[in-house]
Amino acid sequence: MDSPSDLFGRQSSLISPFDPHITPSGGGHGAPYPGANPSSQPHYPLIHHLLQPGGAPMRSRGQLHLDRYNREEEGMEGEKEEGMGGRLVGAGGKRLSGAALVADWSYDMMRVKRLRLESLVFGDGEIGLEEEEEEEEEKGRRNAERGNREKGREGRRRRREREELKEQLEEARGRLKTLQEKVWKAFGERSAQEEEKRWSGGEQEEDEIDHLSLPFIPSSPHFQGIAKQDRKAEDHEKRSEEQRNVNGGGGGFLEGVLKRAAVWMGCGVVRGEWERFGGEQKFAQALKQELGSAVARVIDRVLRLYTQNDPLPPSIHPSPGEGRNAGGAPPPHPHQEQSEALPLITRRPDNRRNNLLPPNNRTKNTLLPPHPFPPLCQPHPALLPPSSRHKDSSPFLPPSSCPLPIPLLHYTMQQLFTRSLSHLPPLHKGGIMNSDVYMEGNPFPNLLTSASSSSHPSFPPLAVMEGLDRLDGGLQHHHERDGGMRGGRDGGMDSGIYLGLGSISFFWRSGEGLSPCHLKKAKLMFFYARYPSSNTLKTYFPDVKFNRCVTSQLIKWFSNFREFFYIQMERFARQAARDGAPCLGRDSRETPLCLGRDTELYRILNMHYNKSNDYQVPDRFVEIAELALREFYTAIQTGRDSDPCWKKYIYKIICKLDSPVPDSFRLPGCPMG
DNA sequence: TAATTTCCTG
DNA sequence: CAGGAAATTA
Repeated sequence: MDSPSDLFGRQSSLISPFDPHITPSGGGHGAPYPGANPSSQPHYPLIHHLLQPGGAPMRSRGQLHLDRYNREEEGMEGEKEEGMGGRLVGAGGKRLSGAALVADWSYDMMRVKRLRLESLVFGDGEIGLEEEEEEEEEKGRRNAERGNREKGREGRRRRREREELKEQLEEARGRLKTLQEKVWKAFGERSAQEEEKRWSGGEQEEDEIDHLSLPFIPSSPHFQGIAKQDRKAEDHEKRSEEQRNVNGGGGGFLEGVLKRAAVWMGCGVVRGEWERFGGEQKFAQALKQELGSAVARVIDRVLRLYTQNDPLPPSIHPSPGEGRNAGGAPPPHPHQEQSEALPLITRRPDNRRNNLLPPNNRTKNTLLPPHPFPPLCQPHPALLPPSSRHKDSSPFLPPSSCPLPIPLLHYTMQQLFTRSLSHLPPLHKGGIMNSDVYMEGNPFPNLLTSASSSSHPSFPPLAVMEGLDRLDGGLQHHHERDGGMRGGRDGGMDSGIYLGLGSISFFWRSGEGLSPCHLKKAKLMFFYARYPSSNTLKTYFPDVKFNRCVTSQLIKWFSNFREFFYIQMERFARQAARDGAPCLGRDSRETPLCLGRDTELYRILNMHYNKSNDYQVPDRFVEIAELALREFYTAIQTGRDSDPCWKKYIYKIICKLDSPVPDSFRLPGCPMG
């Protein structure tokens, strides 16, 4: 069973750029650069789901895929001559639809993969042939000397295999290139025209980013440009979508995905960066973003279906950062009390890092082994808390290479879900659906139950579950844990749903408690306060209904944070003392044990407390960490660590250094959105 | 005594 | 990160 974390982990490893010439780098135990190994296979994470001929999202286009697939089975040779994009133009010289083009793209991606596989299989087969030949030859000259000649032959054979593989790779690359050109021809021109047209039309809604559709837009100019275009396309689609029947269902959804995916592809090519920045990767990102938004739309549609007598207000499409918007005050929400009383209890394994990108201009630490920095993804500036909206909020962020962080996407979807479901009519226990069957296996526990089924439409689980994968073990486990944790509470609050859509999984549950979002917030709070009192915590988690259990859990979190913090400090202090290199940073000869932001220790801390790296680590925290490090170091050097309670002295110092937590943390939800 | 913190374990 | 035990604090 794939746990959600597995899925995320795998995804991250799947976003490797399809660049056979990628320079090997990093590759520590965490394998932060999945594509670093030149021999590793390229993967296509979400794309792959889409691209499978039978893959769920593409199912409606399965015909097209199957057609191509069969043709491929019939003869590869003709295919080769025809060229990759040969059929991008239809019979009448007419351009194929976006869907067809995307299908072509997917098909070609499959071809590339197949080529690789076949090359491997073929290579094996050839080895077998060669071996047979060798046997025959050997019969004729049993007594002849073999040693050196065989060695030479072996070498030649391997060279030949290598060359063939290389050729096939080149061929695949060429096909990709051809396809990219075709894509450009098909969409780049159109996109450029549309762009021109729209701009001449005087559209100025540049800042009105639809965060629902574009959960996170890296703030680099490159991505902003793409986002802008995508927004425009989306606006257009929205307009036409409104004219269509809302209940159109999956067809519209798929069209939307394909259409915007095409626009994204066009965007990349318009800027001539398709190849320069790794078109496949960008395409993967585009698709992922599209999937996110499309899924959100589908969810909204489904919900609209079941809440027709409780129509969703326009605010159903808020930005993920709602509540921490520019005004700072959470916008009034019709169901504010409800959504606050029913925060997310999404329990997700936390090992969801996606170290995908090598840092830019990463400086080597002389003392410590080179490690990549954590994932460097900036959410849209609007999503950043005021304190992190600096222009250099991500000092080592490569401008144009920022994959969509899966966890962030996940969070976005969670929040969308919470908002959407908060508009559902209240459903209570004891209704027609109240059975252990649903409680056990159905991912829609009590939410599906309704005491007042006559007044509210019951929430048909199967309908919603259609096309949605049920989440497996991991979340179920947490569900049970949560249930245990909430023993003695009002049963009515213990409701929630699990949802999974492909590899994007959701778990939503209403009820008071701490969610991963709260955990994230707590971690960020740790940057300011290492020893927050329970009262402090209560003021900074207004959306949490505190009771003894929740309070102790939150306190326990901070205890764990401290533990981790001090363990790292001690570890690095000991290492520095042992290695006699009291400089953790570069240029720190004059300032021993300087904790620069380019050090491994900083990276570890940042990774732990700011995993998605979307928050600017306060300088004060770095200073305090540095201080703690020095304290540990001197204690170790002076032998004070032989005292059993030597750490307490340090703890006392550190606990006095808490600084006030920014007001942005007083708002409910994650400070990042 | 309750709340909090640390230490240890899984 | 959670749970539990022990130590510490108010």
